[in-house]
Amino acid sequence: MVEPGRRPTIADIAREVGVTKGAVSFALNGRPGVSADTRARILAAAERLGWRPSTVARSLSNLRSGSVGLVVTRTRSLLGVEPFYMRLIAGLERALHADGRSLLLAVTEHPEDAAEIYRAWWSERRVDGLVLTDLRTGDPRLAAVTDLGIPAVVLGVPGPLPGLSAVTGDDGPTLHAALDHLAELGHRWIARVSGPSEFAHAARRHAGFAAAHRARFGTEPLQTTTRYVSDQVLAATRELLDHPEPPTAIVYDSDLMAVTVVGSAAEVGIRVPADLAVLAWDDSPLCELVRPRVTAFAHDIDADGATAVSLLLDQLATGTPGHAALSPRTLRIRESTTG
Amino acid sequence: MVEPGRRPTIADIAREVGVTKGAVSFALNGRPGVSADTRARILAAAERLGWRPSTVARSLSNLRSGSVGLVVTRTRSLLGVEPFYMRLIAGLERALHADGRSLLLAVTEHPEDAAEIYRAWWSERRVDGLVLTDLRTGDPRLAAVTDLGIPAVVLGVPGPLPGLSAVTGDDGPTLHAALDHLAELGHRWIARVSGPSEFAHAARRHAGFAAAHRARFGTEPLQTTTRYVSDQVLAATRELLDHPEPPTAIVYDSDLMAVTVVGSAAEVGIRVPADLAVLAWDDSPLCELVRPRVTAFAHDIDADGATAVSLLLDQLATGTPGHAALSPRTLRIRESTTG
DNA sequence: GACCAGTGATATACCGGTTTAGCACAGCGA
DNA sequence: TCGCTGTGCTAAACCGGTATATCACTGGTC
Repeated sequence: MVEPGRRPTIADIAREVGVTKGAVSFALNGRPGVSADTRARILAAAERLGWRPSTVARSLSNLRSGSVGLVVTRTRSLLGVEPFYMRLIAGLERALHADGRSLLLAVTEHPEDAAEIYRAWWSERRVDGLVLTDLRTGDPRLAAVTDLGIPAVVLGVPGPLPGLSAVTGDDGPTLHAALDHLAELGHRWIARVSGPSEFAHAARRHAGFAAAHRARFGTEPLQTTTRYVSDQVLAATRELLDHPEPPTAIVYDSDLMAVTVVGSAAEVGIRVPADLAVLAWDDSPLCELVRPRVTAFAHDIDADGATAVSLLLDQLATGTPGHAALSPRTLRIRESTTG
Repeated sequence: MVEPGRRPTIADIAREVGVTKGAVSFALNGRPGVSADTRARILAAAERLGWRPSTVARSLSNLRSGSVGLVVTRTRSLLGVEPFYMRLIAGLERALHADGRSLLLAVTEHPEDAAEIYRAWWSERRVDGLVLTDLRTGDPRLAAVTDLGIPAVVLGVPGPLPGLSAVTGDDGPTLHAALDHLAELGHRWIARVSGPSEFAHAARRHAGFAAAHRARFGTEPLQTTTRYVSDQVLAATRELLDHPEPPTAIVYDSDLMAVTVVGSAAEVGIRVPADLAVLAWDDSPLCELVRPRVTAFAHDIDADGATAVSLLLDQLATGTPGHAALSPRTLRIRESTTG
């Protein structure tokens, strides 16, 4: 019998059944080397004692932790509004849980701290792999991960990266679709408010948007860059509207930006969409919270999270990184463009 | 020398310095049993080799995992808007990180699943303790945690619970402050829209609000219960306003509810606050996103998270649960009540 | 009857730490 | 000189699994 309070180990099972730990391990892991009869008795004993494997012990002998790490690198204030991360976390966790793994989470403000956490997690053997997102230009995390050889998957990059798995996506079609939608509504002079240029995706979209606008309308569009903070977004918008030839529509780099502008449009004396059509890059419930509701490009974060996890697990199993595509973005047309 | 790619272990350090693993362990953990000189040489070697303790190995011999678990029990759709959880996670993680621990996270829809995850985590020795929040009435998680004797801290309960640490808070003062604020503005007939009654705090506030309203105005207030979903919140609001004597103000159980109502007030033909003053229980950036901005009771989620963590760590160290108070709620007056 | 292959188990090492028992030796007092 | 105590270290067990080498035994083949 196992004394109460202590949790049963395979040694307890072995004693119960009258075999060795090795035999128990084989039986519980469903591998050959034990007779069907013994296997059944071992499984029964495990069941009866309420045995569960100690992940810690298993990890030590596997040299694998069973966890995947995510460091959310955002200011605390932004985390309070930006729905993206919570949804990504939920998506990742769901996929990991299905594989019996778990998600280790940290929150920092700076990418340098994130790189430091990666180093610590890796050398302390807390994680088997990492999920990276929101890459900055010259992101120190990338160097840390490749230097240490940590298996990792990067979410939302334009193309493959050496040694890393990646969920890639091309912003081109989305940018064209945005301009198509606005052109159909009669817009010919469309500006863009970009997130901080330190974000790699913001920089990419800058070039992509200019190209798409040139192709569609033959002109070089106005673009401005701002932090995600409310007053800066408003200032950036005002700056664009104060232009001698103000744009009739603005594409914002995030749902939060667009929602902020729509929320305070009346105060600034802008009517949306009469004076200004507003379109958001990411969709979220926020877009349905304000009036007019915000037209946005939705994508399936759950699916992207699941894709990332499956690539990472493949890489952990095979040793070679893989690639897959981000879920396509679909335009959710709402009143901030159509009235 | 350590072969490249392999991460150094205390055995490597021991070999370098010419002592045994035991001596290295003593030196690195700053305990007596090694001379100052040997200790210095060991620390230098550890530094030089870039040694970091394997948390897995340490856990196995400690029988402690170094992680604390949180299961977020909310529907996926709600996680996309409700800012509370992301802020709580950030707060908990910050406090845990400061103690060298980490946060293990899972996401489920039902409390029963959460209880099952607790069981699994505990028997697999993945966590040392748990953080519980958003207790339901008759919550199966409570039974699971106490049955298994898992150290845990509960966030947001009215009073101590046997065997568990708790961060407690009394809604009374907040409810009175809400009514005071509205009474000052001339309101005498105030209703409340409650979150689902399965949530223990919703049920408590129901009774508390009725008592406060009776004490303040001598009348029994209208109260209705709804899910957090947008159309149901609107329906609940409409129901209250269709009352023969419609209330002039409504207190909503969450920021999301209040923001939803303010967002779509115009469509329903309500002017806020002229026809209806709106007050939200929780504050969040959402309240500043819509117009008019929503008056709300703010509390310091970061601080509450830190309190919870410190209680839990104390309990892990001493074996006895502790108690502390939630951070006080402060009224953030905005235009949804004052115009 | 000797040889061989396959089966089903045991014994044991191992993962990387922590911890305990024990040992060699120095310093000190009587 | 003997005994005693404390210091500084070694050796080895241990945590709970996994993995490998080995062995006894059975049955089939030539």
